[in-house]
Amino acid sequence: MLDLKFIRENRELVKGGAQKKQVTVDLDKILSLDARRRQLVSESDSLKQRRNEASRDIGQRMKAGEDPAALREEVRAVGDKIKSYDDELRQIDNDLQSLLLTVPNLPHPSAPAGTSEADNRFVREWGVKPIFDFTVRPHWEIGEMLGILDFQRATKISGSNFIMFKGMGARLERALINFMLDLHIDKHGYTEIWPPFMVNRKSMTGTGQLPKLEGDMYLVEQEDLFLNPTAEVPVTNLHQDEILNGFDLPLYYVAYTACFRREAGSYGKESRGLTRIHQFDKVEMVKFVMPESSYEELESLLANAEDVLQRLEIPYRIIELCSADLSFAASKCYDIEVWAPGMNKYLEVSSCSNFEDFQARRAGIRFRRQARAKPEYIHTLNASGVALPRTVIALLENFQQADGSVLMPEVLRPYLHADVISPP
RNA sequence: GGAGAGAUGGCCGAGUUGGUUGAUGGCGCUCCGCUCGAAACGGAGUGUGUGGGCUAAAACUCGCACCGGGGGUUCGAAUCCCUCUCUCUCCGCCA
Repeated sequence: MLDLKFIRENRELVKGGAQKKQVTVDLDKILSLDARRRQLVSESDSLKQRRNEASRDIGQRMKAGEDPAALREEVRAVGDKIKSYDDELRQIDNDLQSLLLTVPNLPHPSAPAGTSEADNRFVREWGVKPIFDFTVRPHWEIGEMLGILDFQRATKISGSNFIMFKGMGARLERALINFMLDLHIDKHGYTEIWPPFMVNRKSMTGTGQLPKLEGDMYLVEQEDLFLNPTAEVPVTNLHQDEILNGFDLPLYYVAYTACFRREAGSYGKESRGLTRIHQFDKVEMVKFVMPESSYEELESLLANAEDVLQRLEIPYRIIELCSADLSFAASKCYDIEVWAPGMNKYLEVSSCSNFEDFQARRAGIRFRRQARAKPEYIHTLNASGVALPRTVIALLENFQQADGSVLMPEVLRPYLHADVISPP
């Protein structure tokens, strides 16, 4: 959420920012509601002042044995007036709040301008794409040949676009989760969190999934709880409505969670295999930092995510999202995409974003620099470190051998108790 | 799921026959004094949000609101009523 005062004073900037993100917002409505709101607050407050003074007066006179009936009548009329102001005020506050929740964060000036995905900027790549002297297979064929993926049974149990790992596949999933968590905890200084997998509406609004993306999420109606779409939600909201101590910053958290997304309307070729599924595993990093250091922190966050792939020896590239491709809440975002030779394409496994104070303002996350200093909004960042299914795709497709087996990278072998996954 | 108790400032904890209570007190924290220094002791200060004034911006200043959230009664509510959420205790159920 943007600061209302900021919108008032930077109307054109906010308008331009929304345009760059290709989001339409009704700034005129917001500003006129804001003007009316301030007028009402001012009028209501001065009436309340009068009422407070008069009530005190009444109290004193009653103590003195008088019956100030006339004054009481007069104040009653003032009270009625206050009520009508406050009723309107309440309505305006509600409207204003809902409108404010639809204003996107401004893209950072360094984010490339653009109108579509095609305008994203290539940043760098790492690793060497493998060359094969046999016919390359996509991961769904490899996985079924190895007996580690069972799409049909997953569909039977739950429905389309659910997956099931079996045997070494399940162990690989577990190994990856542990490897990533251990790396971020031991080498990158993150604190592990194991959060709830269901989150309430307030938390979903705090990080910006609501109100815009409600249709993409699973809602348990009976409880009005959402299935966690990404650990970003529970972990960022961990400090919801708190004032943190500046001396404790920055805070680095890492969490594994299963993630649930409806992915409505995305069935078909694009979602074959493990590419796009309703339930997937992900290790997520979240940072709470001082405003002045958030762009530095974004780079190190990106490096932490890259480290996962480098240690797994998976070739990848980094893309910086153009304004139109930036998410609603982000100021700046890098995507990391792994190379999937069996599918002959790159697949996104991580988005590293700086939200500046956008989520902090929605979720009420502040900090104090000094003991007595005024609270300021913190900056939040997050990055997948990284999403599992597409990492599995990359492992299976990049490291496949002619005989159908898949060689595992060194770092996973202790977790797997094996060097290679072979057909049964 | 059933019965009961509770939710007050960073923390603990007063205050419910409605009336200068933003709220006694203690702890913590900040500053000053004492000290070679520290402890102890003495003194002062210490919430957030919001609207206006002043300002380059602050500081400052005048209001308003906030005692879990929302609504109501009243001239006036932390105190009374309704409702929601959460916590605790007991019973039931259960991995």
